[in-house]
Amino acid sequence: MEPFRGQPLQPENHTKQRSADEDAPPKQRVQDEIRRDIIFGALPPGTRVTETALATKYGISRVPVREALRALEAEGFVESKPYAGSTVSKIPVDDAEDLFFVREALESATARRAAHRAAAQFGSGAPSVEWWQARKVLAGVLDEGDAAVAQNRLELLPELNIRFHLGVAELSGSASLTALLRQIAGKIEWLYATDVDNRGKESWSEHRSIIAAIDSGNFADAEKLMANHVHQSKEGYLDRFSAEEA
Amino acid sequence: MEPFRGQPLQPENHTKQRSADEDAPPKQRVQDEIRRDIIFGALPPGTRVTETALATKYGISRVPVREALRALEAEGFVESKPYAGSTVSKIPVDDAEDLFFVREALESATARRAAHRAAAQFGSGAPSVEWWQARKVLAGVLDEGDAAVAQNRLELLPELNIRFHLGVAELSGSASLTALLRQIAGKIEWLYATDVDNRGKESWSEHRSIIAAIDSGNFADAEKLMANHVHQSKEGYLDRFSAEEA
DNA sequence: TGAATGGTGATTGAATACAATTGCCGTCAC
DNA sequence: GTGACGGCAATTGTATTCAATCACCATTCA
Repeated sequence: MEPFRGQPLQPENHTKQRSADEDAPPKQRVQDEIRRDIIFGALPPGTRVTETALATKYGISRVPVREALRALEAEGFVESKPYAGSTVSKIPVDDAEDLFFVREALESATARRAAHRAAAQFGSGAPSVEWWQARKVLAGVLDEGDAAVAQNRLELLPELNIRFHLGVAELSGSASLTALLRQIAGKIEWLYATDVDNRGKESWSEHRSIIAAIDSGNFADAEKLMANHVHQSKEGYLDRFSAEEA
Repeated sequence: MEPFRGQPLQPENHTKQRSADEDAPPKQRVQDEIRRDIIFGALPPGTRVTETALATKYGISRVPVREALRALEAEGFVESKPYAGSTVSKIPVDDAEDLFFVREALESATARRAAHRAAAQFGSGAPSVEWWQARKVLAGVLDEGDAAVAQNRLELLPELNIRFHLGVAELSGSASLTALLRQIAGKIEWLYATDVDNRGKESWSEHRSIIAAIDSGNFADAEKLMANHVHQSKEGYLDRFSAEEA
């Protein structure tokens, strides 16, 4: 359910943000690790993943491994058959177009709502605590991403990208939209990781303008900018993929 | 992951379609049972569900119960905190509007795609086996639903409704859309169950025209009809809910 | 009197042990 | 030579047991 541990509400410990989370619960640890391996290609699609192998690899029992695999199955990263084991899912290039379509619809609505909510926050006296916290986290993500771009560490962008978009969802205040976006966030990151060298920098630069529109309560612009942002990602990905075919 | 057992590919055994699935794997059994209890109100939101209680209730061990709870958590029916247990989620009336919004976007695209695919099936010689099977299942669902309406057994409609819409998704041939729709299908059914007495009959009658548009390959109509269908559901639900408030 | 603190029961998290199912491989009959 | 049948190994599904954590409540001290 929760793709990313770390404390999004306490932005003070930015240093060890993503260094394997030594002390996290075993189940969460293996789940994150396996997902990471899948997203970044260490576990190619079709790979057979057995519980015992993972259990011995991480030095834990099979039970937490099972739960991790089940969670990953719900996220769409692995597929399981009863008594037959689990395999890494086929990378969703075939229905990437669908994924982007849904994402465009989801995120446009999210951005619009976030802008509305931002206007309401500032309109009626002081902003709520939760809104302010979410906004603060988002600011941190933006800074981190800019730093990553400046240092040319593009491998950090996939996760930051997800955190940005989930942050906007938080800002929208809609639990439903956040949950749905979180559902497809994993696969988005999967696609993004294969395309980050191509459009990563340009894509990231668009984020600030989206936030600016949201902050100013300009919901029409926010919706439009977000739609365009996702649309560009889609085009870029599809172009790259069809080019790769040839 | 798979909310509905039963053999959707073998429409011959319609009789015991949903009579608790005696011989199903325990995990699946409790998962379906708990979800059902939540949807139909036997387990009201906020209810605390402990693993031991469920284990003794169903006469099995805690492990399958755990997995069932985790799966239901992924579906959004229960919420869990580490070492603190699980509780039934608040019924998503607050973000019902979001849910319907996303659903409208998803299902419009699904219907459009299904119509496109139907035209392609008939255009190029014989339809594929899988398409034909999916279409056949859908026909069965439509008949079952009509029978349920005729016999005034409206309690059967929530599940049939989900099976109809998932059937259309299957017809669209997009695994991505199907998976996403399946994700929100549970909550949709949850809402639907509270509104079935109000709009169940009328809603069901609209299904045939949608299928007709899909069959004839009229993708514009299919999309429009589906969008309208979902929109009507939304309006009906929101009206009823706001009326209930007063 | 109020708040901090320690203990205790309940509940989940994880590990180990056992049962059930599957797929494969060798063998054998035809 | 080819097909089917039977046994075996590998793997998952389930049960049982133990450890870690948390919430609640009584107690105690300022």
